[in-house]
This record gives sequence, C-alpha cells and structure tokens, in this order.
Amino acid sequence: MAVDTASPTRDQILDAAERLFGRQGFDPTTIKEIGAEAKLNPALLYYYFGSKEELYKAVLHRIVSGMVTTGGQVLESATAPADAIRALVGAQVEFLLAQPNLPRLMVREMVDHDARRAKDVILQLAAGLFHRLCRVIEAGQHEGVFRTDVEPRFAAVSTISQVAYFIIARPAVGIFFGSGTDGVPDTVAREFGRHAGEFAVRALSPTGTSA
Amino acid sequence: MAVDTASPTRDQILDAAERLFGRQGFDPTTIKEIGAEAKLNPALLYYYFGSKEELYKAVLHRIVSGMVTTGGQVLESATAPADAIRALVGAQVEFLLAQPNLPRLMVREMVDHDARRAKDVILQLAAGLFHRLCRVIEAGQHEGVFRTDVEPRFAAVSTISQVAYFIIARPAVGIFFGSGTDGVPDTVAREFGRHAGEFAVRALSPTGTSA
DNA sequence: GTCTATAGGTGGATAGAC
DNA sequence: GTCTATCCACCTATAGAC
Repeated sequence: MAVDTASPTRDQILDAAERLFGRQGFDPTTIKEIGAEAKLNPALLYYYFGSKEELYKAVLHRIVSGMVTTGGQVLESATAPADAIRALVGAQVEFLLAQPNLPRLMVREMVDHDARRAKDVILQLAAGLFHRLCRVIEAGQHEGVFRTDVEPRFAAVSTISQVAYFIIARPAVGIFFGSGTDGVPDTVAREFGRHAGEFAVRALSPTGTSA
Repeated sequence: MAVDTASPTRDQILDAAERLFGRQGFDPTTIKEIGAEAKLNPALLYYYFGSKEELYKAVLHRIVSGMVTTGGQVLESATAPADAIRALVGAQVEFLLAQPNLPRLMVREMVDHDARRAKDVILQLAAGLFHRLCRVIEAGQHEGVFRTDVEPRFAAVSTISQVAYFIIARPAVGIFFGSGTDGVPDTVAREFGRHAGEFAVRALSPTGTSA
C-alpha cells in the first residue's frame, strides 16, 4: 500500500511535509496543503505513504537519524572529555540552527505522550546521544579531570538541556534578550553554545582546578 | 458574548479543559470531550468562553500566572545568591511536578510559533522569571561570590533549562534512566533538582572556591 | 504513477426551547 | 443558565479513469 523505494517525487513530499509539520504541527497541516507545498497532487501522498500518519513518521525518522549519528561522530572524534563536551554542545547548536524543524518536531513528540507517534525515535535519541555522552563523562571521572560526586547521567542531562532549551524556548529567550518573539539571531545562539559548553565543563571540574 | 465572572460551572469547564489540553494539546481536544470530562453540556462552553480558542487562552493564563508569582517569591525570600539559585531550581521541580499540565501547555505555546495563542503568557515568563533570576546572578557577581566572566543572562538560561528540559523530555529521560517511556518517578526528579542547583552554582563559582 | 471526483465522518459553532 | 438539535465547513481517504 505504501511505497518504500526512493524516488524524486517521494522526496518532494517528504521535504514539503517536513516544512509544514515542523512549522504547524500534525493536525493543522492538511493533505492538500502538503500537496500544494510540494507542487504535487495530494492524492500522491497516499500512493507513497499510505496515510498522513505514516508520512509523519517517515519525516520524524529521517530527521532524527541525522541528529543522532552526527552527535555520535562528534563525541567520538574528540580526545579529552572536556573537549568532547564542548564539541558536542557546539555541534548541537549548529545542527539545530541548520534544521529548524527538528526541535519543534521532537518536542511535540515528547510532550504529546498520548498521541505519541514514534516511540522508537525517542528511544534512538535516549540510547544514542545520552548514553554516549554519559560514557564520556564517566571516562573523565576515572581520569580524574571531572569531579566524582556528580551522577554522570544527571550531568549528561544538564549538559544537553542548555542548548536544547535555549532553542525550544526561543520566543521567550528572544524577549528576554530584547530581540522580540522571533528569537535571538543565530550569532547569539552560537555564543550561547560556547557558554553552555564552558558552563558544563566548569560544573564538572574539581574545585580548585581551571578547565 | 463570554462571561468573565467566576462561577462553579465556569471553573468546572476550566479544570476539565486544562486536563485535556494539557494531555492532548489544542487540536485533538474536542468541545464534546471537554463537556464529557466536565460532566456538563458542551454548549455551555460557548456561553462562558465564546469559543474554544478563548477557553484555551483562559486555561493558559490561569496556570502561568501561578508559576511566575511562585518563582518570584522564592527568589526574593533567599539571602545569598547561591541559595537563591538552589531554592529556585528546587521550587521549579516542585511546581512542575504538582502541575503536570503546565510544561506541556507552555512548551506547545513556545514551539507553535505560527499558531501561537498567547504571546503575553510568554512575555510574563520571560519578564517575570528570567529577569529576576538574572538580577540575582548579577548581585552574586558584584559581591564576588560568582565569577564575572559569565554573561548573566546566559547563566540564567542555563540554570532554568536543566529542570525544564528534564521535565519536558521526560519520556526520553525515562528511557535513559531505565524507567520506560512514562518517565522517572518523582523522587528521581527531586534528586535531579538538587543536582541541577549545585551544577549551576558550581559553574558560577570562581575557580579555586568551593560552593 | 498521476489525477479527478467524491464518499464518509467529525468538529466547531449557533438557534432557540425550556 | 442549561440543553437539544442541527448546520455548515472541512478533512482524510478511496475508487477509478487515464
């Protein structure tokens, strides 16, 4: 009923759907709208994806996979634990700025726990990014460069939370920084990314040590 | 067209709507559903609120006001800046655990920037909580108990982000902590709250000083 | 593979009796 | 203030021609 093989038309639909789902969410986005955005006949959607729901899942899957693999690579390529943390947080900013739809899609998926459409996507994130970061923090603790009285998993959440929240709460942050409801410019987001990396590293560094 | 005066019936509708909007979001929640949840005739909703949209705004307004005033009180009652931060983060956890609908409602409001229904609610949050916390951090910097090479507004976001994200991303965090998609138990959330307060204070403390 | 036409269902909102 | 009945718009999905 649905067509899995790659095709230009299929990608066109996927791209249009990602934009609209990202901007508006699942319900307010209509099949007709997606067709118009993709400059294709709306009925094609059913030929390729079977249903609106399946299309949505396909969008989520494509976008989250990218984030998890990118994050993993960044963490593994750094040498010192502190550098790995700085690099991950920096990459987080770049990735979320480049993919403005991802945070909205992900957050909706987490928040709407009743109407959750893709549990495995959340699983991927949890298993992929959190666990990898956690291992980096534990490594730092064993090497003696991070303090040992911090729960590594808690520290991992604290680390990731900063940029994630900054992007999610962009309208509130924008007002707070005097840029209006549209959020701060990208340069400020990048600056915040550098701050967030340092913030986490300092919180993890043993008292009496500079990072 | 809409009735502003308080009445038991009005509150019944508001309570039912808060539960359903919080759980499911705006679109998936139907007027008939709210009527059933409130054990009232769905048409009454129009008598009291005029439209589904107005009802939603009333729900948002009621719930956010509580958070901002509570947070403000906590910040002002503490003496030392470090204690104020710990207290605020602790209060954040308690408030969000007690009001499980609030984070979902707030986050949706921030994320759906097209269909945003209550800009003033976001403004309240930004002006009310962020600014107050920011002033506390600046005070600590002037007193010499916090390092001065940190942008106070960035630090404020980093501080608030931890618990906020922990609660928002509860399903992912739950899997990460081995509790399943339903999220971690409240005791773990409180533990995280204590961690988050310390994490922020440590990141802000000058190198070579214990918190 | 693509398009037209339309079925089938549901949701927000109102009119008007009580 | 509360309830019944109903209208109208719109959306997903399918059947079937090309």
